[in-house]
Amino acid sequence: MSRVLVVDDDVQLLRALRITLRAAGHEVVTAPDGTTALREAAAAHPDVVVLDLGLPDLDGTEVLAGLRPWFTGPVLVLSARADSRDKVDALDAGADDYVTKPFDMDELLARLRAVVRRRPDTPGEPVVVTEHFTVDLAARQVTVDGVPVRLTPTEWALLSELVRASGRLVGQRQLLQSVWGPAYETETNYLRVYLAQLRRKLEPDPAHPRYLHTEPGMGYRFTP
Amino acid sequence: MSRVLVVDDDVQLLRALRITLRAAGHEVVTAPDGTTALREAAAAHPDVVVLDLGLPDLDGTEVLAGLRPWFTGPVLVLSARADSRDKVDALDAGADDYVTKPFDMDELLARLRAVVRRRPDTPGEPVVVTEHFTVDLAARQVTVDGVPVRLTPTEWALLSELVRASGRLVGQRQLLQSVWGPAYETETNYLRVYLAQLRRKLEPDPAHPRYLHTEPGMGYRFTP
DNA sequence: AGGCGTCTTGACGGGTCCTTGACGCCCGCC
DNA sequence: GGCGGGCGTCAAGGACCCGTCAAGACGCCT
Repeated sequence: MSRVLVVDDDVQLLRALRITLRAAGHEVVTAPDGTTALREAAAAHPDVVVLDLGLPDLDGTEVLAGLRPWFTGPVLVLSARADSRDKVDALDAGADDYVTKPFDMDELLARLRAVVRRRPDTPGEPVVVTEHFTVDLAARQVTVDGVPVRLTPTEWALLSELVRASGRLVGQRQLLQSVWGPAYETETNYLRVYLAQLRRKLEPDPAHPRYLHTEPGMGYRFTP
Repeated sequence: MSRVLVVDDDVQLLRALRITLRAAGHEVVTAPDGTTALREAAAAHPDVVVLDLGLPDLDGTEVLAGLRPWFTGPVLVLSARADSRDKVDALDAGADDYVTKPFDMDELLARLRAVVRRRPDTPGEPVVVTEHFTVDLAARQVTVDGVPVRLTPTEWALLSELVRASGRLVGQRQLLQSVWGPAYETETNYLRVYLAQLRRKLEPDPAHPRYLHTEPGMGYRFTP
């Protein structure tokens, strides 16, 4: 699911966290102290850091300060100290959440989920660019030679389905099902009509498609 | 700094929160129960919601569920229940943080800062300028050719939703949900009526919109 | 209570989009 | 060489959606 760097000097807890996080589908990297934590963070490029404040070498806030200038992902702080002053300091130092030991494992996982959830920071590239046109999935806009082109809802549904599978072949049954619904699996007519419309709007030479290819008997393929 | 919607039925606490948040530089909107909370959230467009789970009318998780489909900002949950099961449920329902009562006010503020920090929702300029009119999201003001224009609350909610998504297409369902609430998803009539009003007030030639474009069957798009 | 502005609701005309059928072409197969 | 299936193209009908207008309902302020 995502790569987690766990920083803690308690070997017992580290073991437990590693097992639990693995079971939850995460990739786990561990560090027993602050210096290795900083090194591992730079080397392993984790998506999220779970950081204990009580470390043998460095103070936890120092680790946080060393992390924050370049690490943009969420940091979840663990600490035995329940004083709200400590919480405020850690949160203002850049922590995204603060959990006091002892903690419930399910709660930690939930907080981890919450903190990771709002981080689709690099959700791949939501815009596909070719030599002749661009498709912006997020903005729902297509431009050909820089000028916006209007697509009808069906045209858009079909195109986005193909673009999302960029390079891969999409079976006609799958296309029909996802655009028109399960009851239209056999209406291959629709595909021919709408593929033609898309080609007319997007392809430089609609008669000889360069991007929207037909695989006879199987389906269609968008090649960037 | 940012607009906070505080939902709590405890008048005492509400007062305290309002004062503290104001002092911290926030704009505060309050709601004493779930239904007004949902209405206020749609009307006031808060940047962040502080939500007590113990409400007189609706269950807090219901409010959360009503909020989440369209409200993208952070939600900080307050609760008297410290059971980690409740925390997990709330966090997985879309809450960004969970604070148990009684809580330290400084800690709440710090958690609020942490949770807001993550949201570069309207990065930089909260004012959109076109050749014919300007929209100031923060000041809630629209000027056409330099003269201020009065917008009704609904008109403003609709316009700000479109302007916030500047360039991106906003589905009619999403618009209806965020302006009128989840129960109005099918009332596409409203969109037609209010889009016409906005065009009449903003567009140089309302019959041929230059900024507020219609994408038939899908939604509307504001293009600067 | 009255008046005003705002929101809701309904109806209508015009335009767009989806559906559907027919036709010709190309290819592989008999 | 003839044949059939799959594909591309075109056009027309009808359903759906949008813009527009106006009247009624509602809440708020005076």
